[in-house]
Amino acid sequence: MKSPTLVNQRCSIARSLVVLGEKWTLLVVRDVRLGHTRFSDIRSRLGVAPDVLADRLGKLVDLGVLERRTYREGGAREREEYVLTPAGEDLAPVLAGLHQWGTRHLPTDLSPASRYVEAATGRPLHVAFVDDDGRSVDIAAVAVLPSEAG
Amino acid sequence: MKSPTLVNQRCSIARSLVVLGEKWTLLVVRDVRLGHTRFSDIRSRLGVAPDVLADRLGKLVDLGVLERRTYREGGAREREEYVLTPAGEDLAPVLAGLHQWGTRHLPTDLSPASRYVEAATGRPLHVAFVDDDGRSVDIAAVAVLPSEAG
DNA sequence: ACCCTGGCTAGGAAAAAACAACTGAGCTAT
DNA sequence: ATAGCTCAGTTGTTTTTTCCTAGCCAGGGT
Repeated sequence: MKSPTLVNQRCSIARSLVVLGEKWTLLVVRDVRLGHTRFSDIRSRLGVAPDVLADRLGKLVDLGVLERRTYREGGAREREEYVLTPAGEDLAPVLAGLHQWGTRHLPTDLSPASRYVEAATGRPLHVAFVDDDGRSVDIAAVAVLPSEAG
Repeated sequence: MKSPTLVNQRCSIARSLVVLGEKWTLLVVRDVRLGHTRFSDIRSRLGVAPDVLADRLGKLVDLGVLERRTYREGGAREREEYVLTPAGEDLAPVLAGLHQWGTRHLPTDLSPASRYVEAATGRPLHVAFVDDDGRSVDIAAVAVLPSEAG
């Protein structure tokens, strides 16, 4: 937990990070987004301890980011899987933002693991600020305004 | 540290989170972005332990997100302050993405602490996927393609 | 010379994560 | 039927990280 004092802070970045900022959490969301929906699949991909993974999945379900679903494939027994809710899908810009930043500023010898494209056309996409007309705005032109005390 | 095994992973989200994913780190960047550039200022705002803050600031400087700068105001002695580098400015979409997600999905009784606007016009901005022509694309139309093994 | 303030460092306690072993349910092969 | 296998965790212990309090040091000011 980030700190009890942050839970009900006015800053929504702080509120988001209370859960999303815990170790492994965003990587779990990334894996589910890539279609790795089962406990042992995520566990073996990340190398995370099972108790920690159980904790994170539980918190993500409580938070409404993931939904736990039982499924049965072939004649096998029931299994659990975790799928993104709409709130989980809404994390895509955050993940893509981290992806974009890491690609630019943390170079590596390895080739990139994935890239974001428009599904219909395959055209590359990136994350940016846009105005209400859907036109992108340069980062240098962005300001953060503190609101009045409420 | 997230885990030594993640440091050189192909996934740039994982690489970004090795440093940015540590507790307090993104909140420190947020504060610096808001103009809180001095050690004790950040410390008192966040309530973070001084050894942890010194560690995070040092890592952010090593990473090239912050730059440490000495300044002198009035007749006072030299002080240190931390300012964003261009790489730090590039984190704006990540922070704004967390802000946007928290505002939407973690409602609170408190009024929002801040909002993102276009500096010149004051028009509200949000974070979204855009194509190379600078036009926003709906989240539902975004796909993540795994690259070929490299 | 002594005090104050800002930017840390040091030491021990508490919390979190890692590691490892085990449970339990249900299918499957002997 | 029972013994084994896989998945999805739980339980218990060790190690790492963070938290909390205290204090250090440098450079002015008084």
